[in-house]
Amino acid sequence: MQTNIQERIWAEIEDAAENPIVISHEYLDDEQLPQERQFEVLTEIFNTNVRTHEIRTISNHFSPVFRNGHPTHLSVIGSTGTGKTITIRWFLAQIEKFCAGKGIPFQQVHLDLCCPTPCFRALNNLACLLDASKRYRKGVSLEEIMGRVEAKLKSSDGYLAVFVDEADNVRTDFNTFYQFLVKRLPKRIGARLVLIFTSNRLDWMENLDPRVKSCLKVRELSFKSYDADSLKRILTMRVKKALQPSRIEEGVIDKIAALASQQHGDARKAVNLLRRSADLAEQDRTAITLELVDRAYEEIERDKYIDMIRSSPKQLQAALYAALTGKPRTGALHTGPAYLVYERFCSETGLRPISQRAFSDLLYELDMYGFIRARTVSRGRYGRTKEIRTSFSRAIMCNLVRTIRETFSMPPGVMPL
DNA sequence: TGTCCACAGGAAATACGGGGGT
DNA sequence: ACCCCCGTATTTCCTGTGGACA
Repeated sequence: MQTNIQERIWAEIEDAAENPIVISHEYLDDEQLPQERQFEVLTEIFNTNVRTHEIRTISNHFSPVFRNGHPTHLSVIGSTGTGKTITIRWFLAQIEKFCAGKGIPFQQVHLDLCCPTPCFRALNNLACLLDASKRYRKGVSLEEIMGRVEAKLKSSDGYLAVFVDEADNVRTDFNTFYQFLVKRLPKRIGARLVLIFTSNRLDWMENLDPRVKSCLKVRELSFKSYDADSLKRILTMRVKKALQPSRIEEGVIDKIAALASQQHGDARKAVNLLRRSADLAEQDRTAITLELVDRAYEEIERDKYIDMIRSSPKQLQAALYAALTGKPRTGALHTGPAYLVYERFCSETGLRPISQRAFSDLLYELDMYGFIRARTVSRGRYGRTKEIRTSFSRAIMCNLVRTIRETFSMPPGVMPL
């Protein structure tokens, strides 16, 4: 009996090893792919007429570098997954190479503000990238950091390209940061400064202090979402590199491209869907079929919320727990009763409860992330409050509740109706 | 028509933690 | 050891408010 099982396992492993669908995983996940490989893939994709217009615009923009001129700054707008970041990085790498060939000093740094960052940290990161300062968490004045950056670059020459990725993510002192970058820094360093911003908000510069804004001469370039056709080329490229082409049913690429372009035109999500489908196919020992794409799509949707809540702060998890398990007496759940549930949850788990005011903000945050819909309504003499509703299926809701109970190491418990 | 509910949500105050300089 | 600086989270205090109800 035992050998029987062992043999079967071994046979499974051999079978899976002999007939893999995925030949190289890293081409389905850019995180695993070293930068050079990423650039190679990108070069190939650009060669199939994807983003031709954008590349041409950026090239034009930077052409003054080779005529001893000074390009203005560049602001790139486009939603997530349109390839802003990788395209700019690719392009700057190319320019760097050309400049090296022609003996033009060209330095570039990539300041990635992928999550909301206070002015201080953004400046500190910049200083670190320029090797002008060590990393501080707190405790140093802004002036000090600015001074170090300036001192470092005082005697630089040629060009300095500062790529501020997700430029609208500077949270506090938004203006201080950009005043430094736009007005102050160019005057105090040797090299000619070229700023490149990306953002997914069209109006991100509207919040700028008018004095800074008037100083900031930018060319705007927008990256439109990928259409199904471009996505298809991108996917075809990935398939060629990563998968066994004979194991893909006809129409799969079309379907993934169609699904992704309908949604947001996000290439990352399209590739992710491809990978998920391939994983399912390997599990089932089948080819990648249209049905599997559907299944993978559903799984991604389901896991999205679980992953999100798992990586959220405890207080937010507790608030979601209250919002999901609080029983409305009639209609929707309101802030007050939800807060009572939250308080009970806190006393059960030993979490320090926060005030109702702060709790209300958490509900708002949950709404932003799409976990709940919290609408403020007036109920006449019964006061103003938020109406909390969820749109999850029961299965996802149970999953979420279980996940939260797990992170607080509570027994699984019974899901209230 | 006025009252009053049960909060919303803004602003300021406070607490806290981390870090530098002396 | 002490004080100062900085950022973040939270509390405290406050004014505002849409509409059911008398």
